[in-house]
Amino acid sequence: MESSRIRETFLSYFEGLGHRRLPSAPLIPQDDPTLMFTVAGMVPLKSYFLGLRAAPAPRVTTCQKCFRTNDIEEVGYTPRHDTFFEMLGNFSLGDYFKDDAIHFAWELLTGRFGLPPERMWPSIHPGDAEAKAIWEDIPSVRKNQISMMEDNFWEMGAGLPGPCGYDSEIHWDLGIPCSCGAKDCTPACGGSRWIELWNLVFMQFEQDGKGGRTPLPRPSIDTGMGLERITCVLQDKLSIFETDLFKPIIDHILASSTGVREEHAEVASANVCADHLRACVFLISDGVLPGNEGRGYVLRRLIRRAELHARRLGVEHVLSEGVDAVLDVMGSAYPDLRERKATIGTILEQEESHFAATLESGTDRLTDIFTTGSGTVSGEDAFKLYDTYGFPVDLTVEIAREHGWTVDLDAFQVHMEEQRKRSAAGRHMALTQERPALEPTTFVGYDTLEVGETRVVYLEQDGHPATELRAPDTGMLVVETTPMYAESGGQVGDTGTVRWNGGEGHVEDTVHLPASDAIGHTLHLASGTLRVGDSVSLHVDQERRMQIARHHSATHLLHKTLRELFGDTVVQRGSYVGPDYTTFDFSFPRGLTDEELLQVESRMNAAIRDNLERSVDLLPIDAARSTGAMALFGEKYGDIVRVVDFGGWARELCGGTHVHLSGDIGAAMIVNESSIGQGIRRIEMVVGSASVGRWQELMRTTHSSSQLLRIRWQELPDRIAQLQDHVRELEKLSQQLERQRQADHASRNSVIEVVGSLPFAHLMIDEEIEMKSLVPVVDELFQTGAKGEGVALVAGATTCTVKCGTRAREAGCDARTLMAALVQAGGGRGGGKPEFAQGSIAGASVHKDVLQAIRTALEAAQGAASQ
RNA sequence: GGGGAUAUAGCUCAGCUGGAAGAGCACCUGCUUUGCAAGCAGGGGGUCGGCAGUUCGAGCCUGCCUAUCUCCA
Repeated sequence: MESSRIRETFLSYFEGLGHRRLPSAPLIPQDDPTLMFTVAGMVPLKSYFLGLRAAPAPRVTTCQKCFRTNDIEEVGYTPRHDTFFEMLGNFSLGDYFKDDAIHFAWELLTGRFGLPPERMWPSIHPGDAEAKAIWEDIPSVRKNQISMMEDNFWEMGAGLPGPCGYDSEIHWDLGIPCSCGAKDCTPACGGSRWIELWNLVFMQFEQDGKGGRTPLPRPSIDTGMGLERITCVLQDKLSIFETDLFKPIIDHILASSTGVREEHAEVASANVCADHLRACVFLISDGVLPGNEGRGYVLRRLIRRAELHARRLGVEHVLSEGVDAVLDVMGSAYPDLRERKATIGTILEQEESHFAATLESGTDRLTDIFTTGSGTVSGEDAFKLYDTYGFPVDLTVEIAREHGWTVDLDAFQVHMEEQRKRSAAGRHMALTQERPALEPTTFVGYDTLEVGETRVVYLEQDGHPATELRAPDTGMLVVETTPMYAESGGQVGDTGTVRWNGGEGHVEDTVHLPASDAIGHTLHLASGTLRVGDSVSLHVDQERRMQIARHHSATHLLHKTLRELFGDTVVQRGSYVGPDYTTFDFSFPRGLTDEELLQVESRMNAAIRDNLERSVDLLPIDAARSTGAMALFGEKYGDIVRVVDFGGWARELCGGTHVHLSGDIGAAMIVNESSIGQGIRRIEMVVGSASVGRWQELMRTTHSSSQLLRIRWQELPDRIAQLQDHVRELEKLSQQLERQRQADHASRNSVIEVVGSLPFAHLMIDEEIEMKSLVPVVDELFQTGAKGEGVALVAGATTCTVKCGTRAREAGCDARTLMAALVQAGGGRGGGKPEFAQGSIAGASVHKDVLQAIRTALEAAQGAASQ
């Protein structure tokens, strides 16, 4: 049976049993900040299980994309480990329980899939008599087929508070000799003979985290069967990599090989590449981008691992060239992949070349190490290459071997271990939420900017629930219905006013509260007291909201314009939309030229003048995509999405607020274009009243500049260039004159005497002179007065320099010791090199003392040297 | 979240124990040439990532930021 049919059979089987089929949620958990990725089928349903949200149906079935890297080292080398997988599941949200769950599963496996009962071995927790009885009642299950396993217990996290319960697994008997060696072995031995096929979780207790458990009022069911594993069983293979989910991808990879470098690694490496390739395609499609922290870093590492394995196979660009192969297998089940194909390919390509650059610079560093000639790359060097420059150890070893060198891998491991310890020391857990479950807030702000009367459902102060807020407190307000837009999709939250009987306050920000559909207002009370249950009215700051809407609509037009001019390589990477300006980040390999920016600006303003009418459609997500709307990354897979359209030209999925006609935007001005990271550019733009302010400012400056120069503003650039030239000439002249003046000064006021056998030239200037100007003077004096061999001293009021010639140094003088004597007499500090020293003195009044001190020091130095 | 590294001219990078900011490429001017990275001479261009501190003096030392790279979790 083909994998696509297996997927469909599962889902329609449970649909037939009254389950609502939900689409797979993205790999990025939408409102669970504790999780990096969707690691299990139930993750998107977690808030339903926890009762934070009303469930869409009591019975649900999904085929959920999942991703985890816990066993990444095993992937490719074992028959069943993978990072990206699809989890088939049926869920009861307080509806049916153990009895149905077990029977549904058994019936599907033995009936629809026609698998022989004698090869499927259930396991249960020893304490779960209920499940034991249910299994024993099924005629096709032999009693000795049921095994007891202590670890058939499920909880959200070890010992964490929350729902928990026993679970029951169904294991497939491969019928091959078990690695444990025993003839009568059971799934409990965990040997290679068994595949964990399906896990049925019975959520029946609530644990408090201190060891206590109470029964849940409405027990639930959460089951999961990996599509890869059931496919493996149904296609009678020993490894998931042999199934139709992986085989075509692996074949494609091997076909593009130019010669396998390491024979024995061939199979495993091809498996790794295929697995990682699938994962990368899905991660990128769900909005993860390669980066150096969090999810982005996981993706980057995945890409690099794949590239390294591809090297062994002699395959280049294994990822960007392999996207099509993944689409052939998965495209029909996940149509959105096809839509993002070009983007996915581009991102993988960029990352591949980025990695190539890393490898190249690492190779250079390694080559430097070889010049030391010790024959062994130390563990420290190997670690530094890896830790700091990202150069894989495997490659260090390989290249070293080619040079006939070895690598101290033991020492390397020691360093790695230290690194792990350091990281573990700095780790701590996220704090827990004490906010109660909140009903979704109704948002009416698309159509109105005021709500005349609504009820306060929740208040919070300093992060704790409160029953009332008193002026001048600031706290969090949640109401039943609000016109205020909560920060989302780059658009900032609204501000506004809240009024009630006996008081009013100002809303400073509006946000979505995590893990709920409630909207929170940051409220600063100006007067009165506000209590839970009070009736209030809310008014959005109108002009501010209008400006935000103008900027948001302008951002859509900009996005469309960029794609029109530069094609699909332009992909939105983020944006900020506020009242004063908007920024739009997008992937693009280079900076835009001034001409291109003007072109973009012109095209945008033309679209604004076309006065395109805005329309909003509420559509199911698939329908929205099929109309060609630009789907951004990371949007929620709700049933219905908003499509914002300007005149049929720029269509985007968007939850933000917009103007009615593009003409409402006013004029758009691109203010700046810059790089914000590898392959990402940012355009900053102002529209509406912000652009008016901007050009008025520009006009004012231009006007006053041209008035200052008494020329027409068009002549400004030429005139400024002319002035710059002029200033430059004058500066040169002035420098020349200054040098001349000082030379004159020096020749008139400098004194040349002979101390011991050395010429000693000095010039004491009463003015304040900065060190920089002193230096050329002392140079000059040294050459002329001290004949380039004696000692020269030049001092300003607080600065001084001493220069010591070769003959002087041979005679025992050192600019540093002279300076030391000088500063001691002159009340300052200083130092330098033997031939040249600089320092400070207290003022012109100490010049006499300083001179005397130097003479003494000069004599002493010569005396000491001659003895 | 915790480490390591980097940030100097438009680009690629030097810069020693703290003591007058450099090279190559690119650019401009002139000359010489006009066959594949042309040559010669001259020239312009720098808040040494930002902010504090230590010091007579900081590109260099210390602390805190920011950005990028990288490893661990």
